[in-house]
Amino acid sequence: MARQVTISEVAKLAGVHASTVSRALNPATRSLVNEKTARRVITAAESLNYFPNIMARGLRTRLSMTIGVIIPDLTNPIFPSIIRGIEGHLAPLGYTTLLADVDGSNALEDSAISSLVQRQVDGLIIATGVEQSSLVKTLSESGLPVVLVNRGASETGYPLVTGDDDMGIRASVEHLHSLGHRNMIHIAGPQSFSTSRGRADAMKRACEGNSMQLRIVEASALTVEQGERVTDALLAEPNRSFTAIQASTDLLALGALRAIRKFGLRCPEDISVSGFNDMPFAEEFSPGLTTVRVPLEEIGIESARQLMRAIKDGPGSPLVVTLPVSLVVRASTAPAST
Amino acid sequence: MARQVTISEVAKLAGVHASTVSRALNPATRSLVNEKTARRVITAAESLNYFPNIMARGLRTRLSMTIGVIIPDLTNPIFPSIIRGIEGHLAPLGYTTLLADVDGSNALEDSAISSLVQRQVDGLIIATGVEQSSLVKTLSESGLPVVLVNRGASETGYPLVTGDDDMGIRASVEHLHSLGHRNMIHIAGPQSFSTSRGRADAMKRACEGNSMQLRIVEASALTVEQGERVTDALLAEPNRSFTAIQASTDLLALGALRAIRKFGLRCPEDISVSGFNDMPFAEEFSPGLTTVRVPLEEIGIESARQLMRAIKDGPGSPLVVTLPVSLVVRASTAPAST
DNA sequence: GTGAAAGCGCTAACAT
DNA sequence: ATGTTAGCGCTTTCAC
Repeated sequence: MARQVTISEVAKLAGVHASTVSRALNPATRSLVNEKTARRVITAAESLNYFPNIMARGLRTRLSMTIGVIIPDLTNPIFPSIIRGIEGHLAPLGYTTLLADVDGSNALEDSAISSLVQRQVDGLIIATGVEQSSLVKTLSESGLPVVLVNRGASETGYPLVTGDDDMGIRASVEHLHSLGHRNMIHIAGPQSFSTSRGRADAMKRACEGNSMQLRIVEASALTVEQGERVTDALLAEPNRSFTAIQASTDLLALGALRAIRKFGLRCPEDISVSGFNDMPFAEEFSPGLTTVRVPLEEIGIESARQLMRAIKDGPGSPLVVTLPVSLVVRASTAPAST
Repeated sequence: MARQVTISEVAKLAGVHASTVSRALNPATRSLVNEKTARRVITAAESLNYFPNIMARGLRTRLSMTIGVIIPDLTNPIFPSIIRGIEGHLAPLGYTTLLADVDGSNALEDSAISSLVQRQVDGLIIATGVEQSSLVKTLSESGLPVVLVNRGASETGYPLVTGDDDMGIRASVEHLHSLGHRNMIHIAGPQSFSTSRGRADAMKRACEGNSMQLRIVEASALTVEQGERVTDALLAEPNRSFTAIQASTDLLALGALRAIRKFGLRCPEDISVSGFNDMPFAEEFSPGLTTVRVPLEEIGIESARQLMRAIKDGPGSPLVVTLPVSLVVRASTAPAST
């Protein structure tokens, strides 16, 4: 750590006591000190290139002005947008975010949580869908404000911010229905994720409502590879009867696209494919992916807002904030081949 | 901040003095304390769910075990991979990364740097190509270890980790040459980025060496939109003579692809396009993008490694670490149309 | 091998 | 309006 200019050096230069420097430099207490003195202090601080030591301050104020963000996988393109929303909302408030990418591992998640807690974060935004982590219990006992994003662990008692999966799935299924599709596949994500479960359930309801045939297959991870794998299996079966695929995420849809191409079939002529999330560049794929646009950055912003509220007002009721989504029709869906 | 179990509560429960707890819990000093006592302390700590307060410790040790990472834009898909490399290397060493996304703004970058410095980061990895930020001068005076990634600001005296742009451009140009292309466009990025300049220079050299005609156009930002805009302008000109485009980044190449499509031309039949970086999903685009694969995660790892070295050994010579890259040929390049 | 005491840089009571 | 004092939780001499 670099040699640090301390508050007392500034005090000496300005010819005042350290506490006066502290007051002069803190906007909230600036009014307590004589304006001329304040100006002198500020000049001194600038000339010395003084940066207050936030750790020392935090030790005193019991506020770190830091919040922790835990995500399962930074390379999943939905998370950067969410993070951007969080940072964009928090930075102007003076908060800095400590980011932990836990790479989908439970063990890493535990160590990330404890590392963040040790660093005295003032709150935590968790996007991993923690369900059974033992630390979470500890966490909730500790009273540290937590907001869940995107994936909600059941019964944690924390606020959850998420897109409206039900609405998105319904819009997509209706779109497919209007194109004449009557028999479809849902590629679900791992059922340990609440999002995957929610979307699969929404599929069942939507297909019943539209009297469409539905078959659900489950991918073991939310990756292109797993989407490809399950679609491979589907296409290898004799007598294919489905004409459309609704994937639980764009990544899975992308895998389906790959498999379809590999089998010498065409999308959308032979099979329509629809995704979920509208990840960046979904439009550039081949073909451009019809998908449900989830307001990722908004979700980030809203979760930051919820966290600020929880920090200020203490734990409220564990409300669920659901943001509206919209269908984006592109080239991967077309009338059902008859 | 949550009510915190302190070291003295652990000490009381274990029936020892706080300093003994400190020694017992720190692996480096554990040997100083009686094994049985240590065990008792550890049990007590666990039962109380004790987490050491890293800020308090840092105040004493002058080590925050935190490093700051400044990137220009999280939603640019090359950065998550780099960050992942950094975190992957640092987390096992006990370091946590404080991430600041400065959204391409110089003002934000300054405030991010000062926010990180205030938080006593032990070092900084900067991927924004800081050139004239006044804070950087201050920074280098302060002696805080810094490593530059990807984009090197000229003459900063900091180590730089980057991919081998020259090698990548050469490989791509030679590939295009062997396909019969003799007249090409380089879509350069903003010339304020050293990477953009370096790749443009490499283009000049490579084209001279292969006696290819080259024209360089400059995009005002590294985005799909700007790539599309400059390509639009190119295609609107009468008597197009080029048959291939080498973009400075994949995002720019993607924009070119869009423009080509919009003008009713085909890639690669009419125009070949090659990118740079091999961003995630470059393979899924339409057509799959020929590009230069840059070992992004490796770059992150190496920059973390360099930073650790600088933290341990003090500033070394400001070496430049250049990692090899490779050409990935996909569907966007084909023989020149005659 | 363990305890006592001091102090990291800061802010918040309290005093003046 | 400013100075004094104490203490946040921890580690680190220095004693014993």
